[in-house]
Amino acid sequence: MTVTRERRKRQWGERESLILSTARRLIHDKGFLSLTMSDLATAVEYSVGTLYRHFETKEDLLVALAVQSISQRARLFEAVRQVNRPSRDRVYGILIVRLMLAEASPETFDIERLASSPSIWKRATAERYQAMVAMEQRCSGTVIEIIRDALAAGDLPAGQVSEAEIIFGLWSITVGFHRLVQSFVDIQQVGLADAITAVKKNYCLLLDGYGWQPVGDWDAQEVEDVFRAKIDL
Amino acid sequence: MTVTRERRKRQWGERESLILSTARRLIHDKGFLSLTMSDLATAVEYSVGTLYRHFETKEDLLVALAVQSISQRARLFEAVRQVNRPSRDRVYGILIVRLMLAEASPETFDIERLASSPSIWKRATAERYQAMVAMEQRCSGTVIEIIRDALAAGDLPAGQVSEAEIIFGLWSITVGFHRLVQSFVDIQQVGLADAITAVKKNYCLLLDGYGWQPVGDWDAQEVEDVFRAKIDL
DNA sequence: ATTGATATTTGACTAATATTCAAAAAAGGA
DNA sequence: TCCTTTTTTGAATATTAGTCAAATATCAAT
Repeated sequence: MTVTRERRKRQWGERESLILSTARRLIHDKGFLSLTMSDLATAVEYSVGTLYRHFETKEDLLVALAVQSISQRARLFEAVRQVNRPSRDRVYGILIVRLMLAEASPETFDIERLASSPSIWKRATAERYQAMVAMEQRCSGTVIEIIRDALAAGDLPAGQVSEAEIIFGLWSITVGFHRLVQSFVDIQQVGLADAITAVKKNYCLLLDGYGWQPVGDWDAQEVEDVFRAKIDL
Repeated sequence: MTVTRERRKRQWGERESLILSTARRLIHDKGFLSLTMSDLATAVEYSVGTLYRHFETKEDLLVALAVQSISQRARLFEAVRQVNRPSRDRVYGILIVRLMLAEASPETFDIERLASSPSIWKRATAERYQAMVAMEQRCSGTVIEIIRDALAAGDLPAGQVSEAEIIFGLWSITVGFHRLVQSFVDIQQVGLADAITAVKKNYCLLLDGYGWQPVGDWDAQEVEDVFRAKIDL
């Protein structure tokens, strides 16, 4: 009865995780477009029908994968915010975490890019879409908190640039990086290492532009080392 | 013979334009995913078989649409570069042109975003893919020329930030804008007007960060008005 | 104008794959 | 052991990209 229901629920969750991680692996190997539901069914050793009890459509599955990645990111962003360091170090930590995630799971690029398109949302369930939006907001919310920490600490001059504008600028730089990596590296002249240097430099220039202290003698590399050591994916 | 061949070639081109503009309209109305080749065939009043004589796959058609948009952009970028104005005004003109294009043809967002994915390239013909890369390079090449104009005129300090890094930073801001507009406007809290303000402000902050003169008294709005008047889509 | 050759167009057909749902199997409870 | 309820299954359906043999149109030569 109750015991049974608990076990059932747990097993349901385990199976959902199995499906998601298997899908992630298949996408990593072959790309999202060549993932077929029946291949996935074979890989997890369940029937297609069972997959469709977890996910109403293939797009729904995609959004579920995005929710997983974004919530991992949200968790890490929160960890970054908690680190006992000046606010400028912590916003930079946000970038470092993004770079670490990009290194660790490149297939996330594809998944999130695809999942950020209205034609996908339309075919996903409302709950899952809302979960994704909520997770995104948890991420941007955490960055906003860091901005407020900075304002409170006097690291950031008030009134010059709005919170939303800062969020947009920093986020754009990373989106640009994702797109650059996914589209152009090893196809055009630019290499991955160059792209990483460029993203860091532009990010710092924006921080300087916002007047985010300390502007002058501040060692990006040292801060990066600190966060790489502290944050564990 | 020759006369005939000329006419044939012209008609072939006209039909290709018809197919592309019709596809663009259908995508604008319903999105790329719900564009079917047979709907398109009906709309242009030719058979599916004929469509497939112009475009080997649906992805090839998509890339062809991207080539159209990117080459329009390349043309406008070149026009901006030729305007008789200080270099800083002209890089800013690049942003203004992008905003104008975004206002005029929002469906281009979808098209270019989709077209910038390797899984699409794999299914397009090599020639069309190369045409797309070439057009992108014409765009970035023009911006690089403006950067060199700036270096030559002493508007930009040499050696601080590399050409590639500047290109990346400015381009990221606009990619971020595209993505924001397409995904989140009218779904999340931020409005289109706010997004436009944010993109302009961050773009200018980067220019300032690169040390692009004149940094101090420089009126973005006035420059925008000039380019909006001069440049005709 | 007629003809035969060549080029183009057509749309019914094939293939791939997401999604459904009736039947079968398993689990639960008496 | 048997009946009920829940879950799983995978063959069947639906959609749509892409093909190709047959039909149609074009053209140069007579």
